[in-house]
Amino acid sequence: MSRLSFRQKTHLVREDAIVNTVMRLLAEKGYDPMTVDEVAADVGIAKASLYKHFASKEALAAAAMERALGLALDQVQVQQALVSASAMDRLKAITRWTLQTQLAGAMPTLPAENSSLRKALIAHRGYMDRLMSLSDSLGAWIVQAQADGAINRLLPAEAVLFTIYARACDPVLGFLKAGGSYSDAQIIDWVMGTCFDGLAARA
Amino acid sequence: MSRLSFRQKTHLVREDAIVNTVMRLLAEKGYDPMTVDEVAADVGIAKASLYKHFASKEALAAAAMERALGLALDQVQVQQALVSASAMDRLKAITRWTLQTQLAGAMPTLPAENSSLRKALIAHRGYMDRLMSLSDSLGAWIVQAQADGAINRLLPAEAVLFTIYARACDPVLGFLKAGGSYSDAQIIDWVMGTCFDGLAARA
DNA sequence: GTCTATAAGAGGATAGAC
DNA sequence: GTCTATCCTCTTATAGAC
Repeated sequence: MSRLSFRQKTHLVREDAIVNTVMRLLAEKGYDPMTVDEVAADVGIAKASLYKHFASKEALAAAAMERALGLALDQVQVQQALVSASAMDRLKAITRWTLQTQLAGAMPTLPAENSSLRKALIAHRGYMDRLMSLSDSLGAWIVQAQADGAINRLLPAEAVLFTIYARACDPVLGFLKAGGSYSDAQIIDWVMGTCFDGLAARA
Repeated sequence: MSRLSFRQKTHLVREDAIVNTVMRLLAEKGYDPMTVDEVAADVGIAKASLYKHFASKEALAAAAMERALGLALDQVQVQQALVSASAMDRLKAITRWTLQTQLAGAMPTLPAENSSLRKALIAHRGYMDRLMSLSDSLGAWIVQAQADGAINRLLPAEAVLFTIYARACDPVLGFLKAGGSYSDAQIIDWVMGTCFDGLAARA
């Protein structure tokens, strides 16, 4: 790792730029509407050059999703390091980070059941490994938070996990932002509130 | 309206079949992946015939979305007729209907900010009128439910409305269904719970 | 209005020179 | 590895006969 030729370094830097562009475009438009021409133009290289780095559009998207999960795992590490934080604190922190990232336009939309990407991602080991790792960490926190009495014990941990995952593509953020009347911080607080405390008034 | 020729009736019946097919395919695959060839094959007519009924793929989708909103407005009427129901009862009933419809595979996904459909729908009067009407009805219930102390008064009515709208495309339903371990009724109860009461345990 | 056949164009992927 | 130019498939949309 430590000894890379100039050529190897520029290669990595370019791939990094490509993946960042794909992450942003996936967040903006989604997989199907994003075109490879667009990616190439945005990065500033020819389309054929793109295909020297990634074998297909699916591989491109998989790399972007893999990086997005990597960023989420980084946040998990940050939370693990906070020894005084409760499981609930950690879950809320991760959820908040997810909302912030989506609102910043940097969260590629997770693949729904119907997406053409889904099967490609399932076949992509780097993506699946990170997804499993993330689910394991969050799952453990959820079980702990339920044991602590912080999260509703009647909900299966799976349902809680999916509900938190779904915040990564929650359209409510975009709707409220489009209205233009609210600050990002305000929007995030409201969505955090509805996620953890619901719409109903608390007693 | 009462005097229609045989020809006119078959025309309407056919258009009805087309729109129903589009609603289902939109729910299954979304707008971009759905092809006009597919729609024609499913209805059982030639593609060129489809274009005699609808001028474009966008018009096709707009008609389907318009019908979906019409079905939602029908539910609003049903709730309005229940004189003893509270505003909160009505909101929950509509939300539950939305979840059931989505789980049944009959709810075309609402257009996100980024969708290629969005501008076409905004230009489609029938769609926009119904959307306004629906938002007005739900908005009035939300304000009433807040006055009743049933819904959190700190949330803008707009945020509550969007949160309920978002249940029409909530991926959590599909995720839990894909697991295969839970009944539809169970899944809907959990999502209703997280929507109105949140993930956190109630005191 | 329905069909077959085809135009027109977008977009993913590749050939081959440098 | 990068480029230009091109291929090829898929998809929207239409022409024209019946």
